[in-house]
Amino acid sequence: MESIRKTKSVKAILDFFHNKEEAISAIDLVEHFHDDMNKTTVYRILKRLVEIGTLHVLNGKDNFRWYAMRKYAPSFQQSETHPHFKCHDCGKTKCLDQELFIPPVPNHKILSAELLLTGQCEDCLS
Amino acid sequence: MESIRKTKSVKAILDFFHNKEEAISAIDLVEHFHDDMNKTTVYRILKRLVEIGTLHVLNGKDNFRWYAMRKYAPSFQQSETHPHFKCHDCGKTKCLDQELFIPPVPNHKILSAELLLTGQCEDCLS
DNA sequence: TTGTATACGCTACTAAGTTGCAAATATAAA
DNA sequence: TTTATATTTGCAACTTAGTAGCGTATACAA
Repeated sequence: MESIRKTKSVKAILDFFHNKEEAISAIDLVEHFHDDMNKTTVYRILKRLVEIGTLHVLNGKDNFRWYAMRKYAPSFQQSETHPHFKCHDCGKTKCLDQELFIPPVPNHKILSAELLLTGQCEDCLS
Repeated sequence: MESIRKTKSVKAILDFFHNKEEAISAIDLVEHFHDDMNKTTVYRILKRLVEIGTLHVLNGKDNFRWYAMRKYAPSFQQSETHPHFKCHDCGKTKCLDQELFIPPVPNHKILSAELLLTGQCEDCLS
């Protein structure tokens, strides 16, 4: 597992993700760091953080890429298959803790799974 | 449920989807019908066919939109939750028949689910 | 302190998907 | 069948997420 340089920009992005459960879209990050770094830099840092396993990507229904902290070490391959939940009301996308039950498919070899749930999160259920 | 006009272009696209199990990306359709209709027309017809429930959309890992025939009547809401399978080798994306088991999430109301599996399909497993 | 591989900003580019509008056509009514 | 009109189409221009090239800056190891 190669590493990346801890530049000011990398630290800023990591800090932004720190302790955040929810996923953040690349666009939102570009917007958020508009005054601090170039959008090309944001995209490149995200790409690197995914490569070294710090973040993972998911494709939202909006067809944008969303990024979130990996909760488990990258060696735990099953963490690739945890479900994501997007709330209709507040718009937040979170990574859910629970493991995903993958239904076996006859004559198919399943290598990865991505589950995107939508609905209402606990904060918006009241 | 409103209906749409059966124009030459609509018929051509429906004919192309007919009896196809696999999903087709908008780009592929634009390419395929390059000589027959404008790309704007392709996108608009796809949008209409989704609206009336003939097709459904899924977002691939490539971040493109993929379209496939609905196997069940649109009133069967559970057909929204059937899994899709994309083969690493041949690149085809298919809709799987089996229903999806959605793990209950405490304090969350789940309204829809989208599961994308990747791996090797039966044709490429040999 | 210094050398260099890595990372950065900037600008220009690519390409998926959309929009506005005038012309064409499917379909329902006469 | 003809006519009226709401729907659909083609075209061209636009929007915007994400990428590429390249010269400069900087993290980090020697």
